[in-house]
Order: sequence, then structure tokens, then C-alpha cells
Amino acid sequence: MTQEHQILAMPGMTVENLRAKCATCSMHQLCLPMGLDMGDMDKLDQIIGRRRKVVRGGTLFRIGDPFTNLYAIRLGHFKTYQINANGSEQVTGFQMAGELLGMDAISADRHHCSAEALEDSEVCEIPFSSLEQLLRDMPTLLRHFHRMMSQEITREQSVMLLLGNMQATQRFAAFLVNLASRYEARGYSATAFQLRMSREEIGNYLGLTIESISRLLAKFKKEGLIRVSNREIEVLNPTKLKAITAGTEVCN
Amino acid sequence: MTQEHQILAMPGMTVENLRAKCATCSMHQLCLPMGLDMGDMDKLDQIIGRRRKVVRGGTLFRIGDPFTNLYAIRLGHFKTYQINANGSEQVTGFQMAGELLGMDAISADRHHCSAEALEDSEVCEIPFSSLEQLLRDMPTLLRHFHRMMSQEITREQSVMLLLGNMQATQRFAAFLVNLASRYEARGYSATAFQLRMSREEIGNYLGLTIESISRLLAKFKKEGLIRVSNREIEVLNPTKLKAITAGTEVCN
DNA sequence: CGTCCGGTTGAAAGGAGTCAACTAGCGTGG
DNA sequence: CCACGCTAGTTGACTCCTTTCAACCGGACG
Repeated sequence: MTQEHQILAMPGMTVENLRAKCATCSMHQLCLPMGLDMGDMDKLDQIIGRRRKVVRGGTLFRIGDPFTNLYAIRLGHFKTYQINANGSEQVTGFQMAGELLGMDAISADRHHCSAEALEDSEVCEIPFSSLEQLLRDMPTLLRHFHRMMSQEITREQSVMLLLGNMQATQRFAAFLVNLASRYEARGYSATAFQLRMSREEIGNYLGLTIESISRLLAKFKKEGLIRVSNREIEVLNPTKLKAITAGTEVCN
Repeated sequence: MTQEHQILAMPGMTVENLRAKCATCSMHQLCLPMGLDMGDMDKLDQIIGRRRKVVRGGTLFRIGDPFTNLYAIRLGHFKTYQINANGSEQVTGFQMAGELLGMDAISADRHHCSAEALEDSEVCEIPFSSLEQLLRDMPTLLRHFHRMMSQEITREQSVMLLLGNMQATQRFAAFLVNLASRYEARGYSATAFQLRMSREEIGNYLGLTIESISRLLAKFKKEGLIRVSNREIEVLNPTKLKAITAGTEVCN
């Protein structure tokens, strides 16, 4: 059952309603499966601020910016990164349409990372103070918001696992498997997709160098696991890729 | 200004009140500086469940356990860890008195990591459903809760940075500096403390082997940065340790 | 007194990084 | 339209940091 089907299984939900709502803001895509009814959705609509386009390479927010909004990605891809004390970057994540940005900023009212668009993108601004007010009257939304924050925590924990005790091959396999499953959850192909980020950004995220990524790509290609052409990826053997990720298959 | 001073600067707060409240649950220590008044504190008291003692080596919760409670550490130290698909552990954090455990479980109603006591410890159970109910009526608490979740996100991001682009020496320095600052924030010495975790657990957390930790300890000792005796640590040169953490000082 | 466990130290091995040369694709401007 | 230069990516050779393997130490405990 795809996410769309889950959404349509909601009481009172029609394809037209769904289209109309989802067109407004990806926050709806996030909220619909959680049991929000149409009345709740309308209230949510009212607090959602303006849409904002961000061109490829443009920044949505920077480290240190005062925190006022969360951002729901409507369209496109982003990366978030931190800057080390010595000036070096660390990519902390890649986000796609339907995901929420800026939750790390709540703790200190300042953004702790920067967000940059990997392609021309569009977001909805969600003024956090309005959202928090709304959360008080809408238990379902409150619950959902907490789930989203918690999900971000678990996501980061799995990256810690990746960086903490996986070898290069396993890390890269895990990266591809993760991307594939996220595209699949959004109704796109899990076996053919485009990398929106550069080799350098992938390497930075995985704690590897650009050369290592290049070599791993070549290796997977040689072993018949994937087909690669520039940033175009086709997964030929998802099972084995998952086995490598799990550490079942020892890759040499 | 220490945390205790901040707390005492709150209107209507006396040393006795503070003692009484903090004795009940470390959640109060967390909440007091955030502007909760005494009435709010009492309401919080009412939902806080039983205290629970966990002996050294005992587990508070395990991966896969159904999620019902958050836990505020009253006393002692814990570690949280995940299990990889191939069965290997990854320590995701060390928690001390005054910190909150279990927030990663909200997203899927199951715990995503296990929590084990590093010494005889005590926690307060906070039934999450009651807490969420209370959050609706107490904007200050709601805000505070969101801050705590967000703080966990930023904490993990800094671990990602540590694992993603720091060398062994820098990682270990960062680990010590982080511990020191947390003890300081709790009113303990920032220069002399005891490691509650084994070399193995430190290594696992930092993505290094037990031997590497041992060597780094010896190295820092030789360079006059610290004094070590078993698990007793004394920081002799905090400035240089911070410089190594920051990557300013290149350590050889 | 022997054994076990946590920790230390040394020597060798290996995986990823660094350095460097090279290729391909793409936009610009003559 | 082609040449040029720029950027992103690839590939090879070598280096180095951390791991691995192994021996050893010392305190706790039965």
C-alpha cells in the first residue's frame, strides 16, 4: 500500500480533496495519514505562511539565523550541513519533498545548521509560534508533530550507527538503500533515480572522500549491482545491496 | 552563573522549594529554568509516575519494547545503544542525571535503542500520554518539551560531525570536553571527574577501538593534558584540550 | 593461588586518504 | 561553430592512521 493509498483510505478523503490539499503544502502530505480530518486541515492551512522558492544552490537558512519558521518541502531537494570550529563542513542530511526542515533550531531559537537547495525547490513557511498555538487545540496534530521530531532523532541515530561502525562499502550501500526506500515511499521508482547531490556531498555525508565514492560507484558497477551514468542510478540487484547494508554479505 | 543560580533567580523560588522539587524528579531540574511557576510544577508532579531503581548493568528499556514512558534520570548514568543488523552494538549516547531518555521512541511507539545503567541509578517514569495531555494546558511546558527534543537533535548532529570528519585525537578530546562541560553545568568539577563507562564503551561511541582509546589516554597523559588513574580523570590543560577539539591545535 | 576481566602496549596489516594526472561534460565567448 | 576553460568526476600510486593480533599487566574474586 503506497502512501497515497493510505491517505485515500482516510474517511471523507477524495482524490480531488487530496490534490487540493497537497498542492498547498507538503505539510499536508505529512499530516493526512495521521488521522487529521478536513476541518483540522483547514486550520492548518490558515497558519501556513507564504510559499518560498529557493533556486539551486540557494540557502533557505544559515547557521545562527534567528528561528521563526519551520519549512515543509513542497518540491525539490535540500541538504543540511554544519560548520566545524575549524571551518570544515559536515553534511548532516539530505531532505526531499514531504520532509520538514528546521527542527534543530527550536532548542536555542537559532539555526544550528544551514540548509541549501540541491535543485530549484519550493517550501512552505510554517511560523513556529502559530504552529505551537495550534498544537494546543489539536491533539492529533500535536501527536504527529512529536512523531516527526522523534523520527528526526531516530534518523540521526541510524546515521551515527552508519558513521560509527560501518565500513566504506557498507556505508555507501546503506546510503543507496535509504534513498531508494524514500523514493519508493513517495511513489517513485526504488530502482531508478537521480542523485541530486554531488559525489563530494555524498562523501562528506558518509565521512568519506570524493575519491572513495567514485571508487565505490565503480566497484558496485563492476559487480553488476548498479548501473551508473553521471548522476543517474539504476539499482540492478536491490537484494544484494540490502544484504551489504545489513552486513550479512561481506563485500570485498 | 551556574544553573542553580539561574533557578534561584526565578520568582518565588527559595532554596527549600528547589530542594523539595528537585528531590522529586530531575524533570524539575530541567523545567525550572524555563519559567514554570510553582503551580505548574505541582501539576507536573501529579503525572509523574513511580520512581524506578536500575542497578549497574541493568536495562531501563530494550529495543523493540512498547513505548509508554519517558524517563527523567534522577541519579546515576546511562548509556543508550542500537543494535546493527549484523548484531554489533553502537553506543549512541551517555546520559547523566537531569537528562531525559526515550524520546526516540515517540515516532513508532517502540524503543529504537536500549538503555543500560552504567552505575546504580534512579529514574522517574513519565507516562507519555499524560505528559502530552498536560502539554496542551501548559504552553511553557510545551515549549520546554519541544526544546528538549530539539536539543537531542542538535546533540546528535554534533556527534555526526564528530564521527564524520574528526580524527581519533580530536574525537577523544571532544568527548572529554563535552563530559567536562556537562559536569560543570550540573555544579560538579569540570576538571576532575570519573568516567562511568568502560574504554570499550567510549571506543564504541567514538567509532574507535578500545586500544585506540587506551593509546589516546596515554598520549594525552604524556603530553601533560590530563592525569589518569583507571577511570579517574583530571584535566590539567582544558584550554589546549578545547583547542584540539576545535581543530585549531593540530595534535601529533 | 589461579583465573578472569579490563586495560595497556608493541608490531604488523589494511583500509581509506592524499596527491596527482587525466577525462568528460558544459557553458562562454570569440 | 569551434576552441577554450572550468568544474565534476575518475583512476592510479603511494602514504598514513587506525585496526588487528598478540603478549602482557594488575586488581578483584572465588
